[in-house]
Amino acid sequence: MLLLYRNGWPICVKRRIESIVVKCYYDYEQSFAHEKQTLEDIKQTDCAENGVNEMNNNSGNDKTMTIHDVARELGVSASTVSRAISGKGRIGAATRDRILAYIEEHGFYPNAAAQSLAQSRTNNIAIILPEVNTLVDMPFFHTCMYGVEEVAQANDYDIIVVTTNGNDTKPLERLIKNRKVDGMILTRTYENDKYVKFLKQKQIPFVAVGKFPDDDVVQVDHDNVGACKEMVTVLFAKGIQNIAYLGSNMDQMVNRCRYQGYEEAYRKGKRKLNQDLVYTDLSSRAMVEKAVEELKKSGVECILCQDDYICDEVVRKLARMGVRIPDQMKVASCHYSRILENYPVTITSLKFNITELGRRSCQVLLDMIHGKTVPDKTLLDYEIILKESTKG
Amino acid sequence: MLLLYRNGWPICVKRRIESIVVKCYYDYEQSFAHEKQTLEDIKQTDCAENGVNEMNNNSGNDKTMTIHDVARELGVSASTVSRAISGKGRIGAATRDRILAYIEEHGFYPNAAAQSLAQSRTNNIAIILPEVNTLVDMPFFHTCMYGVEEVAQANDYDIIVVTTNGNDTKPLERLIKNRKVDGMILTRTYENDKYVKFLKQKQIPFVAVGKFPDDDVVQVDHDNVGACKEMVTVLFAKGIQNIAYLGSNMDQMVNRCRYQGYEEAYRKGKRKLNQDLVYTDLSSRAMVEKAVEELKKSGVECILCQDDYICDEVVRKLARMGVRIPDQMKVASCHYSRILENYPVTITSLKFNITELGRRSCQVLLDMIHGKTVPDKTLLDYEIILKESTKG
DNA sequence: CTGAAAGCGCTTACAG
DNA sequence: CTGAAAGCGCTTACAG
Repeated sequence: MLLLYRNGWPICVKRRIESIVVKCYYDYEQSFAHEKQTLEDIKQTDCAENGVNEMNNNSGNDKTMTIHDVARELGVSASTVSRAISGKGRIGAATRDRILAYIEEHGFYPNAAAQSLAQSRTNNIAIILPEVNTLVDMPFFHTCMYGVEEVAQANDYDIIVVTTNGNDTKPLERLIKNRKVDGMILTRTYENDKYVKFLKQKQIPFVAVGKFPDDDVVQVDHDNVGACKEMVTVLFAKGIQNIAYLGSNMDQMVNRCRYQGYEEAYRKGKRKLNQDLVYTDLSSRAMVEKAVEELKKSGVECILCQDDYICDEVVRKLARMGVRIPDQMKVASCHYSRILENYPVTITSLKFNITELGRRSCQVLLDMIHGKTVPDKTLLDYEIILKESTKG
Repeated sequence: MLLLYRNGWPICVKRRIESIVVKCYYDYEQSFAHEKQTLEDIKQTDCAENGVNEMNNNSGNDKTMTIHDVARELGVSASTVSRAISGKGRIGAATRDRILAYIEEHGFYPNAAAQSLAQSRTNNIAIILPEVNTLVDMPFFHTCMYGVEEVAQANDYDIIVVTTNGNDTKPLERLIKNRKVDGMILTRTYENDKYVKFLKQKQIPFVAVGKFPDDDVVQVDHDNVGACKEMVTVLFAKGIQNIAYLGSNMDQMVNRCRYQGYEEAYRKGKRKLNQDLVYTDLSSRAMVEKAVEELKKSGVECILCQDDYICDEVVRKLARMGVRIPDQMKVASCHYSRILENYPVTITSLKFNITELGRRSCQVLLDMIHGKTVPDKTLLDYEIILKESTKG
């Protein structure tokens, strides 16, 4: 630790210039009362400035430096330092650079709470996660969160994560009324979403990940309808005559969209959709298995699965039945994840970039917060990955 | 919207009593300059108080109420309101209850930034997540995060999530120096952890999830050593003569612990550990498969897998080899997750409660933040789940 | 038990 | 281009 000497006494300059604190280096018992001095004194002591620099520099536990400290060191006012940091207001280039250099060198970070209070903005956004615990759902939200975090981080925002049961609005209310966040991202919305209503009423900037029926809600989603439509169209083009659809829960918007795309492809191809080939309420493994058995008997050529959770069960069931993919049954999934990587046969699927979904959601939210106009709906791209499972 | 009338004019009381703002209800064009009035005026207007109450009550977008607003409404000082809310300092029970009731009724929440600034505490903690994208790792961190969030939430703390590459300390540094968090939870630590070093130096309260070699780091973990030791001991007790061990990465502390438990059980049982039965560097599926083949030839009775990712591959490989579990080979895993649910045969495994791990970590951190003394190491319980895969 | 006042560390009109 | 001062909305000794 570098010491600062005055009149032969070791002293340590802390915090505010008005309170020079004498520290116990040696001769602890002696009185250092005479060391009290004013700003003027210090300014006239040529060694002082260097001393202070060094102190702030190498002490891991230095008491928080403030904007005033750097102002004093540099002989400017706090206002000027503030301007240099924020880039707002007129400031001389030379002054700015000098201040910025000092700040960089000494690792000064402004107190977030003080900034918040003065500017009524927190540089925090909340991301609302549902309580999920299935291996299919978890990766989606986790990956999405990563994307959000990445963009937030890059813009000097932090994300506050709150998990909810989809019903209790208290946690959101607290966050908003406490002014802890500038905006919110809802990662799952429901038909009649309480949170959406609440946030609209509070006039808080927020975006919904996924499709939402309400038009005045800013949403970011993959083009599930278009993707499924194209997937089915491609399969038709490959000469497949009929394609069955296996889905689980039509309450969730994403599932609706996928089924809708499937339907539209049939219409577009001017083919008749046989409702016997459609299952949209498979809520258990047993039901999936039964469906697969029925479909095999019906002689359908291809099974399109709403997601890879269902696809996983379909593939396993077919294996147990001794049905070879793709020779005896073709299979495709509307969603790719690593679950699909563990089969002997590779699976044709749609591929969505979930991280990108998170990134874009965050970007849109930040734009809203900063008062830019944003598109009501942002639709992200998809890939169709054709693999062995639909070959032939 | 309830209107407040004065002299026959509709007016709307906003925010601070000093700035009565006239709103455009009707007769918009007329000048309302004469409506400007002072605090005193309002106090003498008997209808005023009710008016204000109603306004704050039913307007979704009322400008933030402050402690002064409620103080004024109740005829007390801001200090008193603060005391009622915080519960600190002496305050009359009657006054307190009156204030609390008012606050409850009008949904007043104190501004978090102002509280932060005044008290130098944020009521935020950070949870540091590694960048992972495997189906095995993701659920762990996600589930752990849920646990942390649950306890944080219950204590009126919010969690700021930051994902890191394990190397760059800038994000942590920003969070700390900006004073955005009161403490941190590291969900994955490495042998020579940069973050740990950094946090120790900064003297920030933090806890490490999982075992960490350094003794002066507060850690919360499952008793992996004890659990594996007991698992192996139980298997021995069931009459199994030799047990192979399949693991992947000895860099991670958790894997070390599990292997250590395995070893200790051998020692405790006074059995000779044949190193041919031990694989601790299986970094690919091919290597696992080769190991399984070798072990089958060696005539070993049981395979203990470091985690269910390895177990998954073992089970599949055995199936492909036509080896029946448990008749021809017994299998157990040192970690249970839903991955293990999809087999025709149920798998014996250790079961750790990851959510609880998160909860406890958070609890310990909060205790540290609040200046309580906490145990250096908190070891959580485990369950041994005996299933078909080791029967007989 | 309660209130007036100073302070937390920034920002931002305002005046020069 | 720069500084002094007021303000953001709380908390907390201090005095009564």
